[in-house]
Amino acid sequence: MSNTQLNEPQTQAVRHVSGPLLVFAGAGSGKTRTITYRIAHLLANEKVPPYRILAVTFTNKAAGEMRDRIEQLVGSGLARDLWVGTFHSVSARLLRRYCGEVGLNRNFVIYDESDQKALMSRVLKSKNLSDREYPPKLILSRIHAKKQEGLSPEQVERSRNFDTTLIELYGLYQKALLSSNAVDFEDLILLIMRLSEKPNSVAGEELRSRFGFVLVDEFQDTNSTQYRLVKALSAQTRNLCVVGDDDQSIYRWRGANVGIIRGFRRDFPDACVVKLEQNYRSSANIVQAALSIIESARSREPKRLWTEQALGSPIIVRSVADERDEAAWVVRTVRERLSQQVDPRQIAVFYRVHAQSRVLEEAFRAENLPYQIIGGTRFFDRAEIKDILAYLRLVENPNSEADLVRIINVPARGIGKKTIELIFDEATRMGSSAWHALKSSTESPGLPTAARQKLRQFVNLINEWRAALVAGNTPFQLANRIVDESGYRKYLQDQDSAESDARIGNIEEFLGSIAEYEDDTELTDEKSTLTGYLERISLVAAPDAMKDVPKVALMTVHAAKGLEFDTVLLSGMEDDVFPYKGLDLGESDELDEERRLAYVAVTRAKVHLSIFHASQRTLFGQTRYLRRSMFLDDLPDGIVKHEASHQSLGRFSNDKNIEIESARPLSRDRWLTHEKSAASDALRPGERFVDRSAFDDLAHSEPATTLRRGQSVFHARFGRGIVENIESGAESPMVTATFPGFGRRKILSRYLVNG
DNA sequence: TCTAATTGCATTTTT
DNA sequence: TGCAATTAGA
Repeated sequence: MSNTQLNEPQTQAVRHVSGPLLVFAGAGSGKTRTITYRIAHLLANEKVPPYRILAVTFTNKAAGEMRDRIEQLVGSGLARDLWVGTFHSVSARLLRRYCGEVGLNRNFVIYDESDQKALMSRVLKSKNLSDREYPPKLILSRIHAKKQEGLSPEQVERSRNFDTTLIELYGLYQKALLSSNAVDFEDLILLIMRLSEKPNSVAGEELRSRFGFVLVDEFQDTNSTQYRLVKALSAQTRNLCVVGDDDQSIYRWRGANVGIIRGFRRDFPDACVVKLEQNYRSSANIVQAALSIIESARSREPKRLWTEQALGSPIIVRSVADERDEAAWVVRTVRERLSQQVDPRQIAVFYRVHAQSRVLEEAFRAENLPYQIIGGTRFFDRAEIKDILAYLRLVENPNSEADLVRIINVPARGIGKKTIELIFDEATRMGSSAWHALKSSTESPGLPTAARQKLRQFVNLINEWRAALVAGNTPFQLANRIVDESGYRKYLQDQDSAESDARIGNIEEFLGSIAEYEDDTELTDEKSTLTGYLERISLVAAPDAMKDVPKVALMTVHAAKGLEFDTVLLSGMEDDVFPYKGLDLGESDELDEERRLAYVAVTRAKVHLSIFHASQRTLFGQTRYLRRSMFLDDLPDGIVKHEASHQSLGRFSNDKNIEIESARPLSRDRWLTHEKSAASDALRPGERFVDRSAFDDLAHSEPATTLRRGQSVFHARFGRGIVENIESGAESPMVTATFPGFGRRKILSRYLVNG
């Protein structure tokens, strides 16, 4: 393997073999290249067996990219046995192996926020605490903070916002998780960390000696528990390599602690420290802009990004009237870049908060520019998907309380509130799982016969599916049975509304994704198991990232980390928006983090950077006058071109007539996922329009057909109808229309065509 | 049990 | 402003 493609410090990081290594990798400094070359070097030149190397990332995307690129260097044979994954997936994999040590069963399930909330609500009920006084979300966030510090309920000390009740709740919550045979995201790491640190234990020894080399990416984002984990896992050889950039630490609010990367040398005084400071991504002007912003930070590791690239075009700072004016200018700038032959997928629009996206989105739609929104609600967060998933998880692990409480009466099967309460209270009292209490309740004389009957039916239902699972039903077969036999499909069909139609569609899509999983696993190695599938979707966000479609990306700055674009349009650069208000800006740590966020935004741009600030903005229903962001004051005059638009550009059309052309779903994940299914689903005529959104058609896009009252439309099921009313809906405009023979119906406009 | 109405709430969200 | 989540009502 030749290292000629690496610069001096990169080579140093690659060649370093034993002992701790700390790499400060500036934005655009070839970090991924360095990491992958380093691993390739260990494999090929140092002959380290692949299974002895562990590389940890924070996102699945980063893990996937890393594995792919290593594979390109050393071939799939060696790469396959590497341990490459996120903190969570690696921990989950280890925890399946050592679950017995912590009282879990092999088929434990992983609880997401809503599961956690459901469980906490149950805990509160059992303690007769009102969730008004103790909001589950707040309590959980406080508990998670402690878990991220590695503290058990016993270790937590009483403090102002962690009183005795909270400590008790933390303990009860953990107990409830255990009896549910479930873990939350924090547990995955915490439990393995504890095992790895455990002296004189078989598991501990095994874990500490399992890996010869440990590598951590985005090290600035680690929390205390994660740090302790990788320290323990590399304890035997001390070959711990951490790579990160404290200037890009933007997840403090999630427990990330910049102090860890900054203090690494204190913990490992013999660490070799390498700084990658040459930027290969951006023009010199952009690098300068980024530097001038970050250098005002109160505290940071000293380093200086530099580049050999030309100055490039100046940073455009455009002053606009308000958010609509801003959107109009954003769109105009995008058009300009497109006309200069810039690929739309090389253009991105950033904002500080999601709430800013709506106006931008409207402008893109009105102008018929192809765009995609990154982030937002996820497919698997939809209620109907979560319901089916809860059934599946219950089949896998009937002890799961959060799942049981979710679907015991969904669809309604006459199991009333009081019955449910009784069962769960009984479980708490007995210290047993809810499933156990449910089973004994079918015999309980304390319940009316009718109730017992219903409960028994429910138990039988679950048991039948469990038998089917044991008999070898695949996840897909099982899910199909559940959708039908639980009565869920019928329940939705009976509702017969626009929403329920959409839900059925989502479920079909969900079933499709299970089939896809089965095909995937078949192609690779293992057989597809329900455990595997559930773990995968617990730890992988479905539309994990940007689709590689020719569309302009709209996203929060947080979502932009790790990406790069030819052209970046940064919107809402005003004080109180960015840096965000409501932060205690006297707290220099918080302001520093906002500053780093701005640094991340700027360093995403390769060639062209436009920054927008409005003098007036309506956000959360409040209109306010705003000053341009203090961060803009840091930009030196020489690299900036200020543009003020005193007469505003005018507004994009906001006609009450909704254009069918733009009536495609607004919601982010729909947008991301429905292309795939559109072709195969004849029941969705509206989706025919999807093709037209392709960038190729931009130049000659056809005039939009409009939807207005009194107009005739066609629906696949109801046939021809007349539009009576149009309202904006969450997904796409909601149309009320009368269909002869079917009466008045509310339909999402994407299910309609002009007729 | 389902719907409508009301209330309260709103950074960022890798898993 | 826009929504989701709870609550009241039929």
